[in-house]
Amino acid sequence: MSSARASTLSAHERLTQAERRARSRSALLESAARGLSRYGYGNLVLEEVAREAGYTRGALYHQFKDKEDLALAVIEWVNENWMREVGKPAAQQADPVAELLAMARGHAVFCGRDIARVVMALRLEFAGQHHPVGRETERIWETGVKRCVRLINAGRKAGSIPPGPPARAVALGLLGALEGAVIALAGHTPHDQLLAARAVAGVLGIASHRAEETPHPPAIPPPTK
Amino acid sequence: MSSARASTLSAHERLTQAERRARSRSALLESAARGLSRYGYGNLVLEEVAREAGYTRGALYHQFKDKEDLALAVIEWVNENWMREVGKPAAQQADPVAELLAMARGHAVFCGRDIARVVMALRLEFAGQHHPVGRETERIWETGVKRCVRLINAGRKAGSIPPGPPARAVALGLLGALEGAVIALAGHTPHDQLLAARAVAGVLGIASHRAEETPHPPAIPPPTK
DNA sequence: TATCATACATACGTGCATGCACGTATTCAA
DNA sequence: TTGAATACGTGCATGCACGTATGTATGATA
Repeated sequence: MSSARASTLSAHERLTQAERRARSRSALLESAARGLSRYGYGNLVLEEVAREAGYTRGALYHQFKDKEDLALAVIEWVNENWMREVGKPAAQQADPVAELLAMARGHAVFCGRDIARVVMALRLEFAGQHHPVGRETERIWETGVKRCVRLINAGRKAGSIPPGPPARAVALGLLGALEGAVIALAGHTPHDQLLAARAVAGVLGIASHRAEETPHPPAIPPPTK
Repeated sequence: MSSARASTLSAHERLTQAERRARSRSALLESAARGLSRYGYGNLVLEEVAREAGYTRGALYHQFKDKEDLALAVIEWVNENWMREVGKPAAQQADPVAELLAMARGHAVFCGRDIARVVMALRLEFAGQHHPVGRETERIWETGVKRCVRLINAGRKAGSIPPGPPARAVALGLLGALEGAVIALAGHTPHDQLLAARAVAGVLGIASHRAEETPHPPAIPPPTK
């Protein structure tokens, strides 16, 4: 009887401990990502995070040391997804300009889900602070800036990007414009892709028609579920 | 003796009540603007706001009903300054494209002071909320969007802006890219002006060389002191 | 089946920021 | 000069959210 009960009950699918833990962790991470994206760190209420994931704060504090630890985990999680879905595909483009434009379009697609403004929101919230969360977002941001600087220098050497302000300033403007445009255009698919590419092309100072070509990224579904 | 004391003492300059009130209010508003720009609404601590202005929370609660009232006053204050220093000068340009580019450059100059990210920060913090502060920032943002839509339509009719996505989508992307670029480039003068103009030109889909011309806005000093 | 470990829920204490009541100092009005 | 009004400082109460301690249920181990 007890064996029959265990096999027929669809509610508890007889999960292993590790599976159970991983499932809870994923649900909490995704909920926290949405929350951070919407409310930022300070306004994020852990009670709501847990509730929206179907748990209580107890589960949350069992998986994460504290609020800060949770936020850091979310940042890492979002960054990994971004790298897989946007960063790596874009890196396969032939020339620097194509890679930067692919980044723009890919970022627009990536931000279609609402877990996107996390970095922007946290970067704004912790700008000039000495908080671990701020340092981590700053580190990720700096990685992106460095990548853009390399691509801009390469493009200028190749002649596909005209000279202009220092590469770092251009890179900052490029990423800032990209994030701002994508956030403002949240939900306005499919125009967000084109307009993000246009903004990037504009900051680079290249002819805008290169942004009009539409090499739709294959929209990789997030494997982390 | 008492008359001599009143004339020589530079500390209390024998202000009238209205002057006293206005001076305190200005100091508190400016301090609150910096705070909102840095920390956002939720993380803003009124004790710090008052202290940085040289007062205590008592003075603050005497001038403003509550935290919300203070934030609304700051938003109105910043918006008025923006209109005077950026919006009106830009409106004197001949064609729509020139006006949009002037807005971009003017906004970059305006954001040189650190009271600039207020709108962006609050818009992010209250996006999708039903909070009075959120509604007010949304209203101001919408005003800017509407203005851009008009200019884009006019430019398209005149042939200076090529056809493309719906004017509203372009306007959203334009303002988003502008704010994002300027925030990311905070402190990188004078390149911020050029890059902001480039981002705007790019989103519009116009030749970027129009952004390179440098009609430096005359840098109006804020008369509200 | 008995025991332990792990996942999760519940209850409590604590710190902090807001808002308000009240006290003090400065200006205006007679 | 004196009393009222206004500008501002100070102390207290409340609420909210975090972190932790404790209790309970489910999966692992023998």
